Amino acid sequence: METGKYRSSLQEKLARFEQACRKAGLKLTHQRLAVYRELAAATDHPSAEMLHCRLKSSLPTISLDTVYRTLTTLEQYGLVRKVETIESQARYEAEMHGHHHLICSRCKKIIDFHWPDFDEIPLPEGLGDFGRIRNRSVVLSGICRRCLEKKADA
Amino acid sequence: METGKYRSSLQEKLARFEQACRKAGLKLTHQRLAVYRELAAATDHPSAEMLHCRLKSSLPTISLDTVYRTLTTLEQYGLVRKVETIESQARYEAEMHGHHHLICSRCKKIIDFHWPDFDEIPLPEGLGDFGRIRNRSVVLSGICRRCLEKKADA
DNA sequence: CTATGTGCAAAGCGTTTGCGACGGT
DNA sequence: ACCGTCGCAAACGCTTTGCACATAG
Repeated sequence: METGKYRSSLQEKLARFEQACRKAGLKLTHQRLAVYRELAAATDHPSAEMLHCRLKSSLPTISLDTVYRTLTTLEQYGLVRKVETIESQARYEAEMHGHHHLICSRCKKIIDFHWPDFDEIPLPEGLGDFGRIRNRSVVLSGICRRCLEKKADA
Repeated sequence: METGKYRSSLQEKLARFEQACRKAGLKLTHQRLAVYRELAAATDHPSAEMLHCRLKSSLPTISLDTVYRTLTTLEQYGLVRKVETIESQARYEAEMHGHHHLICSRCKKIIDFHWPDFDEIPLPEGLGDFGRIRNRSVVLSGICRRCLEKKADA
């Protein structure tokens, strides 16, 4: 997944993050920054546990609870997004722009993709009665190449 | 939500269900039939607990575990579908044809809708590299009218 | 009759919370 | 110095599992 183009740079994200925290009155703790940086740098939609695991090497005292709490907090402030999944473990991402997800039903890998053609088509009529629609996202599911190959082994 | 048209009749579904069970070597127990019938009759994507609650009146001895187990089994055989949600509680549906979901982020109500224009547009290029794509579904989220009105109270 | 499915109770897992200590601002 | 945040451990809610009994085929 290339940087640039759609994804903004890590520096930009961090800068925006710091600004947003200040504006929201959230303290800029080492832990929060670390959690955010790790998530912003990741492209694999890590879970709280995955993030905690990665963070321990650079910040050995950070606790899993803090990661949970931080993610929950950041999500409330719209700085981070929970990915729609039917898994028991929630998965997160720092990319907030409109994009969609392709999930391998076997290994649960999540791939981001953009789909401008979809973003443009109007919603079906009649949905306006529902109320206010905020977000539209596509979830594709299937089996990734790697898993298809593994299946051959079995 | 009208019966007919898109949704097939309850009888049809039940008939197909019995056939599928037989083919799969699944025993047709009262409980399984009841769980399936209740789910097929529902339009609100109930959770396991909701289903259990409704079933108790007609089948007072059925246990919550059985509902869980049945739903898991049926899902494995493709007779029932788990709805993509970020909630902690899984939600189910018996409708297996292509349709999409609109979720109220406040009250968690799920609305089905059809969107032929979407179903027709081709997937973005480059996704073919992923592997095999089985399912494409749209998840819209927003706030339903009822919740918007309630907000006025607060 | 035999293999599967059920009910019960207890464990499992991801996540949240209460509390005292710590550290930004 | 103060309030927000952290780490720890214990609680929580949804779901799964082990075991003995019941039941469909």
